[in-house]
Amino acid sequence: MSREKRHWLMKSEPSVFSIEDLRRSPQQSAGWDGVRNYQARNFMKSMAVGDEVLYYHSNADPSGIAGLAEVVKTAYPDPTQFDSKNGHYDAKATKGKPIWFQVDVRFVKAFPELLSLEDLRGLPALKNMALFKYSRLSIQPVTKAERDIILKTAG
DNA sequence: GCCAACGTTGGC
DNA sequence: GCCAACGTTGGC
Repeated sequence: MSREKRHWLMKSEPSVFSIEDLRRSPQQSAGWDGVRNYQARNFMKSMAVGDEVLYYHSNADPSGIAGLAEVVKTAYPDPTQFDSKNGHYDAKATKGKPIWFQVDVRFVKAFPELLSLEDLRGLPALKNMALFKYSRLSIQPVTKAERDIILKTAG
């Protein structure tokens, strides 16, 4: 009972956690913690193991898609919401009623060269990408067609 | 570092 | 339920 693999774009500031940080992590995987936006959280909750993730470096020089990852664990409570010493602490969350969730992702590959935001804007087939319309949304779905163009262009 | 866009909070 | 104030994201 498996569904078609879905494609997502997930943003991370490379100065905080880059695709190379993910590559160097144990089992080359890590929990995607710190998401504090309901729409982004809901997208994470709909992810399945095996879904593909376009790893986007935001607030970078330049920003753009750095490579690929995959979902290896479906959504579970983000532990940082319970930790009062953590910057992502949320006093309204309890273990019984968690508010924020994360998935685990594993490194798949880094592109030979980053596909910059400028590159992406230059591809007519991508003109309707959520990335441009909802530019502040840190997790968003990507269509199969968009994903195929991106992988082909990235080489 | 600036600031536009936009999500969240809280007073009323 | 409105909306002003405030906080965050993220490109530049």
